[in-house]
Amino acid sequence: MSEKRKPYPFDLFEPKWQSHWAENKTYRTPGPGDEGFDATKPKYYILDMFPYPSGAGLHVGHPEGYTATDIVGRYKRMNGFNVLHPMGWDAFGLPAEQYAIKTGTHPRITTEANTNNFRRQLQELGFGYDWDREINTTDPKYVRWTQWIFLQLYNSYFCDEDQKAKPVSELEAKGWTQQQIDEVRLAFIHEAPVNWSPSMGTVLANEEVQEWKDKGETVVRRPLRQWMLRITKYAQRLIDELEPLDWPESIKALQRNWIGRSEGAEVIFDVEGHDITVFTTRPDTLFGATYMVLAPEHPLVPEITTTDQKEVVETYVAACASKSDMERGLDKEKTGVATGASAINPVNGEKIPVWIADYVMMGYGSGAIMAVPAHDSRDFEFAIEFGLPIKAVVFPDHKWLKENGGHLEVEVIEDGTNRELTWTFPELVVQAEREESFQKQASAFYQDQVSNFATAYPDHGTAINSGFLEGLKTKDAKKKIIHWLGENGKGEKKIQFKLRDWLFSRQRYWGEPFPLLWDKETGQHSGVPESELPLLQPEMEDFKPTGDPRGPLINCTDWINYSDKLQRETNTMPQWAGSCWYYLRYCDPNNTEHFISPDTESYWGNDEGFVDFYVGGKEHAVLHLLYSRFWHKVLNDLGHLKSKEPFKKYFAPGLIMGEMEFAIFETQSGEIVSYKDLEEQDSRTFVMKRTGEALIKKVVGPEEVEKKGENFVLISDPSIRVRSKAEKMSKSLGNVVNPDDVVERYGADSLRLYEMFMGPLDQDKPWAMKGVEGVHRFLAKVWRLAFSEDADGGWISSGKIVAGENADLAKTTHQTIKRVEEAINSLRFNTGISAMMECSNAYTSAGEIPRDLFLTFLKLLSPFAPHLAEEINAALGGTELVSEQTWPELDESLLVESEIQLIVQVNGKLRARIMVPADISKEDAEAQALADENVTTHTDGKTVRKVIVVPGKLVNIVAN
RNA sequence: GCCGGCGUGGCGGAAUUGGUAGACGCGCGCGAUUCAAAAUCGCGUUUCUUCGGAAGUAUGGGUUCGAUUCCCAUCGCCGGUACCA
Repeated sequence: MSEKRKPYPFDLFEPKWQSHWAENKTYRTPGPGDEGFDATKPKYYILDMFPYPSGAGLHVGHPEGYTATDIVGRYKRMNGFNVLHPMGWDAFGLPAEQYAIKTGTHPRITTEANTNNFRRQLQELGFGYDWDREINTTDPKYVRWTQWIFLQLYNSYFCDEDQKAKPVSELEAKGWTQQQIDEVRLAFIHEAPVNWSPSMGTVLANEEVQEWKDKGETVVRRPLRQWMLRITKYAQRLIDELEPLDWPESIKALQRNWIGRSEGAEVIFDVEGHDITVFTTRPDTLFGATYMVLAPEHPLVPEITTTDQKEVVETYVAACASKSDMERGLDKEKTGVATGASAINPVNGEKIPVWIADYVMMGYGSGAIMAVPAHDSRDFEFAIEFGLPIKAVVFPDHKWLKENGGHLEVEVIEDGTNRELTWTFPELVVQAEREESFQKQASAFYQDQVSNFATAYPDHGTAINSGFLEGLKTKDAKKKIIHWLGENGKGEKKIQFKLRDWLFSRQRYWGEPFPLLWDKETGQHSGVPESELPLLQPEMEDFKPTGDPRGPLINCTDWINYSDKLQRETNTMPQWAGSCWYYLRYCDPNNTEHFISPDTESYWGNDEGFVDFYVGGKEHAVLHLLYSRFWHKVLNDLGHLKSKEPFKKYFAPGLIMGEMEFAIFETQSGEIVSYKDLEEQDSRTFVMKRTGEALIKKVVGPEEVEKKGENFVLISDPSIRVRSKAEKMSKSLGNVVNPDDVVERYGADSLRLYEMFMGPLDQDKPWAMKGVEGVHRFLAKVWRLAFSEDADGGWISSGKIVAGENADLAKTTHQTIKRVEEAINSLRFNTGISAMMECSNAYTSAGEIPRDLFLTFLKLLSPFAPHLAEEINAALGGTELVSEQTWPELDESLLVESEIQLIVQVNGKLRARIMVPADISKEDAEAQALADENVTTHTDGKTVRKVIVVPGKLVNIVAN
């Protein structure tokens, strides 16, 4: 193959510099206690989410965030910071084990091969990582501390009074029994319905179910004894302490949403002699509770069910048990059966029927609700379905009534058929506007006539039909009823969270074994001595799921039998365990005494949040980022860490989508039409919007574009899309871009620069190979400023870099310093690259470039395209690496203009641009503007009413 | 449904205390160079236009001398989440 000549020899110098940096440990960052550590420098800890080293290798999505942090890291380094910028491997995980099951290759072997490939790929992109700090979650030296941290959790409980974790030894000292202590540990055994995957032979966290189902695995509900972590105790703190962090608001919202805090009340109902507690966010609607619903799994269901209903209830419960939460969610049709029991509404003594229905979940609140069909859409639907009474107790607010024109649509059910009625009550609306105390009339009006709304009215309003709450606004009614409940021992204020405890055990081989022992006689569990850590998996050849919910390790009899009396726990930890704390270990990766030493912790961490800047995908917004925060807080509570939060600042890069494809069409009649002129009928047929002429669609790849279709010709005009929507990159769509290919064709600098130039970092954006060529051309232009081609095709000095000065170029260069700095500081790298492009265009036009300015420019370029910057710098006689030089200082005086352009508007429309001295007075500016020819043509015959002068910017003349 | 985000040329996107809309790049057109092509360089490129201008940042209003930017409403797209009581 005749290799096309490269526009600049990146293929030669990029590997050269990579080796140079590696051999000289250019990016090594000494920490406290290390040789060469300079404690006087400020520090900056910038972190990428470490990858799972999959067999597929690096995806173009990886270098997006990694380049961003690399640029910021290099910039900080050049500004005198000790920059900690490490990389490592989140190397436990299911794919390696699934692969082992299939092929018999030990996961350790697969993992090592994959890690080596990832490391090579990252090094070929020129990232300035300190590879001496590389960590791997599967490394026994790392596993040791993951297990150690687990033991901290195991040996702690959450003190509600102080809202923090404390050692269980404090409880022992108080004389608590082992059993009592086990009930409060942060790591505890719990038997509950879990997501069991028969195809993988393991349980999954709620958060993981969808991901694996999408990958084709099966997941069912099944009760099992599992290790859980008591993250729910931290729910409030996880919300509160999120607030001051410098995270994108959207990510904070995602976490808050996930934790799902609701304020309300618990109300106790008497059901056939049993107290049943319900949680409600609307205790003010208690008078409107017309029935009660229990989750089918509610423990009291068998006890309260009447003999008449026993059979239907049992059938229904059994049917629900076979369905997963997911299936229940998908089934929107309301189902349920009556238990035959009734509950007594504590507020008015009314007897209401008790039903069971799968729209009530056992996992949230108490698994029981009071149903207020008039004001809750789900209860409403259920009541309609089963003909239960609906009683309105909240009168809609004024706004709602007004917006509905004084009409309130209601629906009455008679003989099982629905009939729509509309009642008007203009007099009520008028009254509502005039008087505060219209509620009485409303109440009187509704008492007899309104039994059913057309829909539930779930918003706030005024209490009606509500005894002592009558006439109160919802907010006040809530307060009053909560007070009443408390006084009467019928309930209290309650804050409820959606967050569930974290299911922490997995039935896998390739994970950290739990460092726990079980007493074979008593069944009591205990931790292994710390001195025995790390506790590694035994060597095994067969990892197949056995169907035994205790996991594959159960087959290793030698390993599980710790002693005559004690047996090992056979579960392993989920992949999250290692990633929960890895950011700490980078600070002190080889410490054998501590997971992180207090010295390194103090130096590299911040009190407000340990890591200065964390960058990684928002798909981890509610999993990894929440789990890490939880572990960090526990370690902080127990005195092992000073900071309360792991990540002070966090940023999530957008997704890189697949490339879009383009074509325009020529119809049989010879007309050229674009995709926009076409309407898609189905996946194969287009219709011309204008004429209705049908075309058969053919999705084309770039090479096919010029081939003829059946009914039309495709012409290569990339301006019109065929694959008009950006889609996620995926194997099945065949739109995956391999970074290795891009590096091969355009070089690492081009890939880095392109990913930063694509658009705002946090936005999803489609890949475009033409765009890579664009930045590649820019880099080639920079190269040709310094080098020319000789007759033999070799590169020689261009002679354009000269001694001397050039005021215009100095100004341009310093403007570029400013713009690049601003771009890096605000993470808007695309604008910084634009600035450098403009600067290099100015250099090209000038022909000759003063050496000092060009060297300055190289410094600006170096965080983005470090190889090219080093190569040119060295060629120009630079003895010091650009990476190790200091960032250029901005000379503001060069930016000052003596003459500026003023914009002159007449009635807000641009009419003239005039050059004036920069320090022109307002009066002079006004006079000059009014005198301008282009202005007078628009002001002639009009009276100038007003003139606005914005110094240095514009003059706006208002005339009519 | 609820929560969050986003709507600017043929395309990716600039314009962050309200002040020149379309920087930079892609694509496209024309020209230079070349036997020719590639590469490179130069010029042009929002739309309409009676060549004077006019319109224009999803749509409709509002505030302002002036709005892509602020406010209200509507429409559309994307992400998260969902019988969470």
